[in-house]
Amino acid sequence: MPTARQKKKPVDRYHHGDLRNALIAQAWAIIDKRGQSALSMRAVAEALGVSHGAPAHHFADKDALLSELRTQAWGAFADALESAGDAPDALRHMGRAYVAYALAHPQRMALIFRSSSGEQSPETEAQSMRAWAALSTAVARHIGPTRAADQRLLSVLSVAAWAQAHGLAMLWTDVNLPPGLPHGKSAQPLHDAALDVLYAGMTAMLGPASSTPQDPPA
Amino acid sequence: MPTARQKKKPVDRYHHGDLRNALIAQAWAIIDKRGQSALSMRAVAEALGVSHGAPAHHFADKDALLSELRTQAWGAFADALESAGDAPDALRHMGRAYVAYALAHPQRMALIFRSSSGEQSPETEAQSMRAWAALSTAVARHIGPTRAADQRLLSVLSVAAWAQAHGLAMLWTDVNLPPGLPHGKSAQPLHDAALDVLYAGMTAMLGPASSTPQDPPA
DNA sequence: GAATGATCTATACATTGTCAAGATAAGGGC
DNA sequence: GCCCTTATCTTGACAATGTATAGATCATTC
Repeated sequence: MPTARQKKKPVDRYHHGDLRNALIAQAWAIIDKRGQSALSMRAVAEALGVSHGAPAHHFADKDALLSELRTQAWGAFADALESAGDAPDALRHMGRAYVAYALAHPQRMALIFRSSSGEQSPETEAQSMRAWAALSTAVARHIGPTRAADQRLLSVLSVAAWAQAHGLAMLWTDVNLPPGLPHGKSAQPLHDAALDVLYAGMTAMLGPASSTPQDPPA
Repeated sequence: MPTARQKKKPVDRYHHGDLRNALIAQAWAIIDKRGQSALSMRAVAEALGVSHGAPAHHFADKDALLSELRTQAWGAFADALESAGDAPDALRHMGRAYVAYALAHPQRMALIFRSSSGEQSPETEAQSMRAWAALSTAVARHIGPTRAADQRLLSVLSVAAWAQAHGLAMLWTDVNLPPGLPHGKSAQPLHDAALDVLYAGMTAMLGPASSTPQDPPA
């Protein structure tokens, strides 16, 4: 067995073997540990024991790498929202999932929402649309198919739900906030209550028979 | 009159005269025109016809300049919110003012909320606290002094209002969004309606006698 | 086994932030 | 009025970073 440790240590070889994925993994390691500002092409290459010119063959420039990272972050975020969509009381659950993801992965949230990318790649858009679709679907289920047929109503409520969750999520991760504004982990029950204010608004706006989960197909 | 144009063109002098303010003004010009990523110390200095080392005597480093810009942006933002607080139906007016500021000054909004500053200066915090106080005060007036005495209730509603406005504001300026999510100027009526969902929630949560503007002092 | 293409190294250059040393101007004390 | 101190500005330099180019090395295919 001449090649017993191919997967474990493909170092000391001229060709890395899987440099592209290794670059991505290393980039995540740096971002999660020291933040996006610490991410540099050269640092990633050096950490992998590779020359600083090597990444160019897998990512045309730094933006290309960031775009790939963003796509992955959006994908994981969309996964989290979709999982929450399975639960009963899906909409409320999803709002909490949105905020919880921000708490669990502040660096990825910053990568998604706080970095100026100019233009998103189609791959990134595909993942972000999954997230939006998950929320929109949850809202539609929440208000029932009859009301959900009203596109404008569905849009208004979906935008309201997204904005509320997004605003709260930013309170978790944002450092540039008024000191008096409650944020951080200790404010979690407060934020849950704030989410409920919006849901109360939806219910009030729709009248008593709002949360009918299923209607017979017309 | 030997010095007829002191204010207009203090160039060609070894000492600029008011370099610090000139640096700030030039930095704003660059940010508003080409975005924060185009802002460099050297670009600012060059635009003013000054050597690249000159700014160091007025701002220790780039963060110091950005901190000053952030303070000014927060100040203008707080002004906008405070002005909205004078109107009747102040809370709703303030929510719209929050979003309107983001639309009018996307670059400044990004500077406030999207730049990682590590730590805010006391001057910046003072301005941001003005903004938070304006919103919190508007919520307190909206629900009346009796209910506002409940600190937790006041916090929940204020956080909810801030988050909703902030989330909508980010929809204006953020470029990294799901394509299906309505944003931009054309979505303004939609966003107004989304704000109203939250206010409906407040009203519903507080019961029928919620919007009493003034109570006699107990 | 040789040719071809993919991958990686080494070098170089421009941009940017930052520092240090010296030049210039402004203001105060004699 | 003149000199000394201080603030301000210039010049030059350096390190970090992104990026381009030329050449070396390996893998794959014919």
